Formats: sequence, C-alpha cells, structure tokens
Amino acid sequence: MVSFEDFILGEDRPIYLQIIRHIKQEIAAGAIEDREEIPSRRALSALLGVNPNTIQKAYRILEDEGVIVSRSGAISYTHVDAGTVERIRRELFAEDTKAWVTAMKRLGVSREEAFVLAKDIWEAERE
Amino acid sequence: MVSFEDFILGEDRPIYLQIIRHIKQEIAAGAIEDREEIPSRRALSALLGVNPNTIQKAYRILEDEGVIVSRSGAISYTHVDAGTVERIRRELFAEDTKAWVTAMKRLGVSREEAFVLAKDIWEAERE
DNA sequence: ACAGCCGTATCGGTCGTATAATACAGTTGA
DNA sequence: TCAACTGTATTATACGACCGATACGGCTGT
Repeated sequence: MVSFEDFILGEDRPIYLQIIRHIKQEIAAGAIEDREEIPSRRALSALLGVNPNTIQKAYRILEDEGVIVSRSGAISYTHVDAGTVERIRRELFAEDTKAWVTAMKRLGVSREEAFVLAKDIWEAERE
Repeated sequence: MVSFEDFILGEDRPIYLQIIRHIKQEIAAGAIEDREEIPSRRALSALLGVNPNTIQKAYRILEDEGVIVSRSGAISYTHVDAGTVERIRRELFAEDTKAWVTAMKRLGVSREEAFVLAKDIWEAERE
C-alpha cells in the first residue's frame, strides 16, 4: 500500500503536481514496488483534505504515463516495469539538480561554496 | 539600469513571482547596486510580452519589502542597504538548497552520490 | 445477492493569475 | 511650457486550479 505519511502540501505548485511528484519519488526511492495498491481517490482526498477531483487529475496523468493501472470499480495498482525505477530516479535527479545548479550560478555562488553550505544543510536536516 | 536580458519566462510558477525572484537574484549576484534604475512597468511589460498589471504586482511587492523605491511620476530605483545583498543571498541560497536537499533525500540518494552527480552537472553546464 | 466500496463523470461555484482597455496625476527633459 | 514619459488606479474578461455535491455503473467481500 502506497503511503502518504510524511507527505505535506506546500510550495506554490498545483496540488495535483505535488501528488504526482510524490508517487514518482517513492518509486525512485524504492519504497513502492510493482503491483502495489494506491489509496483510492476518496480515501486520499479525505486524508489530505483536498477535493477528490484533484486526486483524480493526478492519478489520471500517472495512468497516462503508465505508472499506475486503474480498472473501473476496483482499486488502482502501481505498474513498475523493470528499469522504470532507475529511469524515474534519473529523471527526477537530473531535473532537480539542474534547477539547483542553475539557481546557484545565478546567485553567483562558486561550486566549492555551494557544496560546503549544502553539506551543512544536508546534515542539519536530520531531525 | 537593471537588465532582463537573459531572463526567460518558464517553469510553472506565477510570472510575478519569477520577476521578483529575478530581481533578487541579480541583487544577490551583485549585478544590481543601490540607486539603480529598473525598467518602467510599461517597458518591461512590452519586453516580456506580459500585462503591465502583472509587472506592477511584482514591483509592488518588491517595494513593500523595501527592495525598490517608487515615486509617482518618476522612474523607480533599487534600494539596497549595506547588508541587504548578503541577506538576500543567504535567503535565496537557503531556500533553494533546502528544497534540493529535501528532494534528494526523498529520492533516497546519499549525500556522496548526490554531490558527485551534482558536480558533473555543474561542470557540464559550461556552455 | 447485495451493501459498500471502487473509478468515472458532470455541474456549478470560488479564487488567484493574467489579460485588456482606459484614465489621471506627477516627473522630467528638451 | 508642454509633450512624453512615469506610477497608480479602475473596470471588465478569461482561464486554470480547486472545491462541493451528486450521480452512475463496475468490482468485491460477506
């Protein structure tokens, strides 16, 4: 069963994108395997306090990408091919890191400085 | 004169936030000093191809934060105190890096792995 | 079989973002 | 002085994201 335990709504991105992102992150991290149940639209809607339609929008896109499988009436499952994990992992890593590197360069921060300070933040967030 | 040369609209964040971000980045990078002119609402509107009201919204917020000064009728100027550069620099750095570190941890990437791959991306983007 | 879930679909409404057109008063420079 | 800019404000319109409610048919366990 796919978990949404430490998932919190935030940032200024649309909710449905945050949900898609969360599912992909869990897959990339290996926390979600093939043929695992994901929460129903209504259940996740109640858990997160958002509208069922918003969940449906996220799930619909994930289904179009082949990440989950839905059968009308039955609960939805994940569909993780061999290699999918590594593919998504690389996709998300490159996406995030490119954005970070670009931002750092625009701030005029050197690589050494960025890495030193990033290390501090990495260690600090161990709560 | 504050430049918007290599500024491009993108991402999925509101335009006015992207503009605010750009100004702050330029200040953090030291590319913008105190008492520098910033493009008029109409001029930047035409340059970026967005509505003047959208520019006004961004400028209004920047003025509330004390980053720019506007006098009705005259052109607007930046207002960069001693220490403002370092303040904004730290603010943006912490914001971006926290987001990146959080994303990396959720992907299940170790610090060593993240830094090694990030270094590759950092060096690769030297075009 | 049948109650209780499930996915799916549709309607109407709110809110934030962004657009479009227009207006007016203050400044600035030739 | 005065034209051409400036900041500021108003009104109306549009669209996507999200909410709330409701509905219908398909699956599933008891």
